[in-house]
Amino acid sequence: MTMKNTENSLHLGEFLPYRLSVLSNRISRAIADGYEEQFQLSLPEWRVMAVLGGEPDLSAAQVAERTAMDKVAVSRAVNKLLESGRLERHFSPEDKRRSVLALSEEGRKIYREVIPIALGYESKILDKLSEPEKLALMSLLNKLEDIQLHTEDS
Amino acid sequence: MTMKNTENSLHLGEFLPYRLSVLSNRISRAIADGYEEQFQLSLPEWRVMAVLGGEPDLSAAQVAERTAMDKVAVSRAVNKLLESGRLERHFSPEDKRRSVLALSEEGRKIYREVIPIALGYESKILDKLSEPEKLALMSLLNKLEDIQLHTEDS
DNA sequence: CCATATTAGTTTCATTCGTAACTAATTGCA
DNA sequence: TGCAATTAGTTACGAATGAAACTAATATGG
Repeated sequence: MTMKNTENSLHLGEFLPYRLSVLSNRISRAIADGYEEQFQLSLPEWRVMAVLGGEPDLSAAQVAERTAMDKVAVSRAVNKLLESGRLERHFSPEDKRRSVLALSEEGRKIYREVIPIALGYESKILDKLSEPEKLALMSLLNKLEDIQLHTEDS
Repeated sequence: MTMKNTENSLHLGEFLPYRLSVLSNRISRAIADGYEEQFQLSLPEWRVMAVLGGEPDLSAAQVAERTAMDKVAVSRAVNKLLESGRLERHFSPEDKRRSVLALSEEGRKIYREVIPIALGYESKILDKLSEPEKLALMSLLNKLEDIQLHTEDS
């Protein structure tokens, strides 16, 4: 009666954060394998390209926002993409600090080639789910993304 | 009539693999913040401890299996844990290559302290979900974990 | 038995990554 | 104006990571 069933141990394989991490790494790795070698493109570089392909003329800070990367990672990815000629950078005339980034012709070409690879993997996953399951997944993701883990008390 | 609605761009924010990655990183980071500084414990070290706390006397290779870490990462984490006196290592008498790892008394003490922190974060998440949503989440994870992204044809 | 192959785990090295410090441009307000 | 505070982006540096080479122990097969 007084026994608590709080088992004082943790089975990693059932631990939600761990499962998410393993799953997400596995998927990212699989997708990256699909373009890294073929296009000499790292994951952060692809993220930058993915954003600019859909919405050109963003600043580095805006790219960072939209990709959830930090500004250093963006800076590095942008510089590599400039070197490889996949990106063009101008600076805003109103504010000479702010960059204005867009894919070059070459960058757009690669973008168009990689998109189907990335979306293909997503489909490979989503196709295994029924329609109600897909809805449930989207709804769960929306909910999980909203959760505040740090109760800011400021 | 002949128009395909295959939009030839990708909105990262709606792209499943990307969402999973952002979500998972955010959660792992939040949890790690809860113990890293306080216990001077890195995420890989904690993963090793978490496994050995529930199932002692594993070899490094077995730890690698159960944590989905690679053997180099395990080796490094094990060595740090040995240095900090949280782990004890013996070698199997039958096979002197194979290590036999277990938490030390000190290690078990920390394990017991960190467990509630880790589980606390998990609860913080799961408590936001209704009972049916939790079931849906578990079922979706089971399904997603089963998906073969690489159709091995060997 | 001995030579070779395999396995457990470690070390090395080159790359990646994150934090903090920094530079340059702009803003704000005294 | 003019000087401190803020903002955009870069650089520097130490720690984390991954792939490949390496060491030591064991298994295998002629």
